[in-house]
This record gives sequence, C-alpha cells and structure tokens, in this order.
Amino acid sequence: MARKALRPPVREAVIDAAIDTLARNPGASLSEIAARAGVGRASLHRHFPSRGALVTAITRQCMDEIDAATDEAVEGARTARERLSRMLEAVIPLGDRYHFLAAEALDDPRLQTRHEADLEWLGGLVDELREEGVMAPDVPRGWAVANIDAQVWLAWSEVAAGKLAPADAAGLAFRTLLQGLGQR
Amino acid sequence: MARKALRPPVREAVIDAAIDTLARNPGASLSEIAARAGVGRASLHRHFPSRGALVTAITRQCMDEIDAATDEAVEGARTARERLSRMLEAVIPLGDRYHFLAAEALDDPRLQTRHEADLEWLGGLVDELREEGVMAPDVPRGWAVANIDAQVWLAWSEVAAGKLAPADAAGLAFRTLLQGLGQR
DNA sequence: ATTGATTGAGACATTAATGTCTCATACACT
DNA sequence: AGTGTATGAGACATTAATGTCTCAATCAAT
Repeated sequence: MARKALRPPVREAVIDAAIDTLARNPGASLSEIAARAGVGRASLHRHFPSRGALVTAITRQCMDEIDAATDEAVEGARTARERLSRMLEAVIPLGDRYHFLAAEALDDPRLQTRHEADLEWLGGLVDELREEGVMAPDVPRGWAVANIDAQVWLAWSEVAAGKLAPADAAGLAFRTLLQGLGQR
Repeated sequence: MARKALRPPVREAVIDAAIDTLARNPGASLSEIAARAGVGRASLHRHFPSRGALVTAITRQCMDEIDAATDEAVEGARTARERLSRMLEAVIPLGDRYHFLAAEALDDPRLQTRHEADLEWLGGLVDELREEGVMAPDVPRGWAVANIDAQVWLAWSEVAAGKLAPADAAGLAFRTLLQGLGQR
C-alpha cells in the first residue's frame, strides 16, 4: 500500500516552504519559495503550473488543517461555550499557517465558498451561545462572528511578535471575547 | 498669501487616488493610480519620484489625519474612559484611509517610529483606564493596546462591507472592548 | 546492470511595472 | 498678447517575475 515514492517529497516541501515564505512576505517570488524548499524552480512548476495554482493548493491545505483541528477539538463538547473555548485552543496555534490568507485574495470561487461556510459555522455557534445566555442577543450576529475571527488573528499576531506567551493566547482571547477588557 | 497655484491640484488628486486604490488593492500599479486621479503617469512621477515616495507620502497624510482627529476629539475629555470613547468615534470614520497601512510595509523608519509613538499613546490610555478602574489590571498591557487597534480596524472593515451601519460602529466597538460580547 | 522517471540547473521568451525622457499643448500670470 | 511653467501623451530602457523548454545527472525499481 505504498502511497507514492521514497523520493524527496517535493510537493510537500514546496507547500511547506510556500506557507512559511508567504506568511512572512505575501509578495515573495517563486524563486524564493523554491530555494527555501531546497528544490529547483523548474520542479516547482512541474507540480504547480502557475503561482495561482500553488496559492490555491496551500490555501486548501490550511483550511483542511483548520477544519480538522476544529472538528476534533469541538467533538464531545456539551455546550457552545465549551465549543468556543476548545475551538480557540485548537485554532490559535495554527494561526501562523492561516494568517497569510487574509493578504492573498481568495480568487478561487470554491475556496471562497468554503470560507463563507466556515464563517457560517461560526454564525451557528453564535446562535447557540445566545440561546445559552452566554452571548448578548443585542450584539449583531455578524459583528460577533467578525470579532471571533479577528480575535484568532490577533492572538496569533501577538504570539508571533513575541509579545504574548503561546500558552496564554487562547485563554486571553476567550476572556476578551466574552468579557472584553473591562473591570469585572 | 496665496499658497501655491489655482492649477489642478495634482498632488492632492494623486494622493487621494492612491489612498482609494491601494486600500482596495495594495499591489495596484502606478498607472492605475494615475488613471484614477485623472492625471498622466509622467505627472505622477514628477511629484513622487518613486513608488516608495508616494507610499510614504500617503502614509504620512493618513497618520496626520488620524492624529489630528484624535487630538481634537480627546481635547477636554475628563476621564480616560471618555477619551477612549471619543477616540473611537473620531477615528473609525477615517478607517478607510488608514486600513491599507497594515498591508504596505512601514519601510520608512521615521514613519515606523511615529507608529510606535501612536501605539505608546494607546498604552498610556490603557494605563489611565486601569487607574480609573475601567480596565482590568490583569490583562496584559500589550494585549489591550493590540485589541483597541484591532477593534478600530475591524469596525471599519464591517462598515466598508456594508454589514454594519456607520453610526453604530464606534459604539459597538467601545462596548465590545470594555464588556466583550458576553451577556451582561 | 539496465531501464524509466524525476530532478536540478540553466537558457529562453514573455509579460508587466517602473522610471526617464521628449515634445507639443494648455494654462496662469503679467 | 506674450512668457514661462506644468501638463498629457507616448516612446524608451531597465528590471523582475513568470512560465516553457532542454539536457545531463540522479535515483528507484527491476
């Protein structure tokens, strides 16, 4: 049941390198990415015909990771509040692989649809949080969704900048979401 | 004491067009910007020798606007809480002119320093909010600053996307900052 | 050892953006 | 009206990224 080959896994190496490189600099060239992957630029083009194809591939992979981590983390949680907490704990450590997506335009319509589905999942979570009395009903649903998304992004940025300990990030984001920064 | 000329104000037109265009697409070409400004590409280069010079100029202008609006709004406020509220009311409507700065790298060291100064101003505000008992002291200072910054950015995004009424934006951001999204 | 496929290196054409330059035109000011 | 300056249009050289192609070398499998 050997999957592929024992050769150097060029495709994976390129994807990893692209994620690392583009996260730092969204305008990085393909030469740069190939070099970081330890791969010839021609080989890169053999696996990904165009830059767009590469970007699409890594975007898909990032989304796969995020969705898988979320699904696994949320599994078995009894309340929406707990789902939110677990989701943050699972997703924030992946932030460095998701972050760059904000810069690269979501041009592939399928990925765009998928991203909307992810946001809709968050919307459902917000609905449940309201029903549980955890989240205020007079806060617009879209605002709540956008805030959760933003909090994930922000937590990663602070961790990446070394201003926040990774272990504290998710808890801080959770608290900030539900209670804000105010004096309790 | 006539300042300059009654000629078409090319410089201003280019700056405005650049702000509009780069806000939508950070990688927009100079041709695109010149066209939107209703100006020849050569004239653009007469006023701004290089792309970097143009980006620096508009960045400086945006910062000027933000700082001026903030200073004016904050003037006369008696409490830090009120200063925060007024700052949000003043700055969020300017968000569409500030937003793109996140994408364009702050390469000019002087602008970088200035941005840090702005963040430090926010830090001072956070200190005062703590002293007033408005903001929890166990939330890291840097996290609080980053959240205020992020909330401004987020509010604009939602307004620009048509998902949030401009009149509601600042109030919602203020509430979210201090109380979060939780049930009161 | 032989075969077949994949790779790295590099040459090449194409495309797009950038910055410089020229020149005829239009405007502001006198 | 006359003068000087700024403009728009376009030609031009330069640079960088992209994508295609070829060829010799390498590796896996037989």
